[in-house]
Amino acid sequence: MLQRLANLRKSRNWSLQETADRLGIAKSTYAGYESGYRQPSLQALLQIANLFETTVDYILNRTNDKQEKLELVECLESEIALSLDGIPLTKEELYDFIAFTRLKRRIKNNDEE
Amino acid sequence: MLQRLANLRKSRNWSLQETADRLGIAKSTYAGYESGYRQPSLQALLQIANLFETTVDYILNRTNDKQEKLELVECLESEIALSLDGIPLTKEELYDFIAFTRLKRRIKNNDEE
DNA sequence: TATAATTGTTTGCGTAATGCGTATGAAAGT
DNA sequence: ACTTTCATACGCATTACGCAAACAATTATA
Repeated sequence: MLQRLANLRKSRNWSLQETADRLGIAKSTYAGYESGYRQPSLQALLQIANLFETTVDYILNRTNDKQEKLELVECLESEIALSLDGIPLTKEELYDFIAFTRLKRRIKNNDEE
Repeated sequence: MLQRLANLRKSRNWSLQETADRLGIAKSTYAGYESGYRQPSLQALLQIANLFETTVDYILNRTNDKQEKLELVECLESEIALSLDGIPLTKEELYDFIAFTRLKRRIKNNDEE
């Protein structure tokens, strides 16, 4: 399940020791992840994704997309600044769009059934 | 960490029991995930993401800590990726949003004059 | 070549966390 | 009032995590 870890690490020319040090865990612990002997805790998994600057889904082999995406729901909850035509996007504008797109997606899914 | 689970479930009008049944686990087990009392195994996590048709990153509330300002027009032109509910935002969805918001802003400006 | 240093692999063990059944409480339906 | 559904909490057996340490394998340095 975590076969991609070895590639992510080797592409950075890091040893198991160095990777473990960067994660703040024991070498044998991280080695266990790569070998499939053990599974990381969710906390460790998040730190690994941060370290390799990719998504958890990519690490778990759930997608081929390495790119991290900016989640709009997150933008609503926090103060991440989006702008359109140089004008800051209000929460209301974003909220309307989220509702709008969710509705559109639901309709699309229904049509396909 | 798994605060989004309750919303994902409730937006589908599922009970804890029904969700647990769909996942093939005990109700108390799934309830433990939502309450934060327990953490799912990676296998369970993947099944949950599949059930709710979203990403593991979204379920884990993983935030990319880029605090930079993002211009939506640039998102259209480049490959800066947005997502909604853990599902990648298509260019078409983003384009509709831009047109929609521009129109709304124009109407609002006219009203204020 | 010999030797040290670095890297990768595996094991044993103490501890912590999981997952289930079950019990309890709350809310809703008949 | 009574039953049914729903949500939450607890006890406990089992699993498996994370670490240190030992071991093997590769590379570096003299």
